[in-house]
Amino acid sequence: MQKQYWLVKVEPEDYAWEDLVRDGETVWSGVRNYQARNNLRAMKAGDLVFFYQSVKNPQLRGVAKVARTAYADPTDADGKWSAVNIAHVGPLPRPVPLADVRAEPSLSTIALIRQSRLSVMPLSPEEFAKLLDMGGYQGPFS
DNA sequence: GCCAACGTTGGC
DNA sequence: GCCAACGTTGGC
Repeated sequence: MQKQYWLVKVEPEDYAWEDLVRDGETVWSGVRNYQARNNLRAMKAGDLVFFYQSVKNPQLRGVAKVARTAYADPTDADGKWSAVNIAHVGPLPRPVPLADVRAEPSLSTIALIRQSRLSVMPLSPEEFAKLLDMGGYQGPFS
């Protein structure tokens, strides 16, 4: 199975990149949008995930990976929503501001720009590679 | 703090 | 099923 690539957004006041660095792995819960939920459910273990910091100084911060595939969101009593686990992989040496993503012609079709309110979205391999390059990330990926 | 985009709710 | 009202997200 080909590896898939994703991007997740969170406000630093809710959960910051530094929190993921500290925790190593965390429960990605609280998503309450059907499209985002469907994306969570499509994640496979080992898929790589960009961590995007929204609202306050919006920028890409680092790389994570799917550590546990979708299960019932523990914060949802109705069992309607899903959560996954996300594990820390590594920081971007140069965090990529949203303005830089917006200014990059080859990223004009990225969901981060076209669907600004979606909080869990897929990235193409090309988009993922371009963002890694802009962030100066050299790996490793495990 | 403002406001555009957009998802959800509920009356009809 | 339509659509107006409303609430939320998130950039600026």
